[in-house]
Amino acid sequence: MRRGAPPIASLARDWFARDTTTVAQELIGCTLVVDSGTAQRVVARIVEAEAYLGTRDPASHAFRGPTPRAGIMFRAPGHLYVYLSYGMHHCANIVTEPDGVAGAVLLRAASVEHGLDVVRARRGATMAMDALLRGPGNLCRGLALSLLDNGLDLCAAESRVHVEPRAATPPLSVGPRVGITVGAGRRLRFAWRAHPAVSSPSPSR
DNA sequence: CCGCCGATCTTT
DNA sequence: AAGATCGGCGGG
Repeated sequence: MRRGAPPIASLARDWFARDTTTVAQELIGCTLVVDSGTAQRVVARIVEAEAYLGTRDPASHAFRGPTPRAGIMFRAPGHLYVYLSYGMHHCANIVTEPDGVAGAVLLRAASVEHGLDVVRARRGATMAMDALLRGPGNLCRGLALSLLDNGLDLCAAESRVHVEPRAATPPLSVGPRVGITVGAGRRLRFAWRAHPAVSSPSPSR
């Protein structure tokens, strides 16, 4: 952690050990803090997320049980589940529900609050600020999250990734999840209403 | 603005 | 063979 950095008021494990849909909604507006080695810290506001409901959700990686890849979704809440998408992009989830019950929230977009220079170095110096962490693959690239971070405990003090609670409840929009064929129809995508960093298509209500 | 397509590799 | 993606390209 960076010297002189403010203390982290991380969300407790019990906060994540709840209904996945609830956690997904309440993560909107929360703050993601990612430390990367040489005194580099990025702080970003979560503006879009999706709920994946484990064994009762055919779109979830946990639908077929605790496979090697998705097994972490069955274990302790408050951990990071990172996987490789389409062979080239990383996607980051936060594990939810009590230990033994599968669930996770996919982080789909965030808005940079601090560390803009660091994120631009990873994503491109000329990229529009609102696009830097827009989309799950772009979010991981901008925050330097990779398979190396799979299994990180967000509730542990020594972790390089933390989530801090939101100060106020932002206006929400809801819509169907993006990029899936099975299990579509369910409205498990949540976003900060009209926030410019939310990915397209824009969720409706 | 929209739709299509290829890249690239893990999982099924 | 499909997939919790992305950026580029061509057409309207």
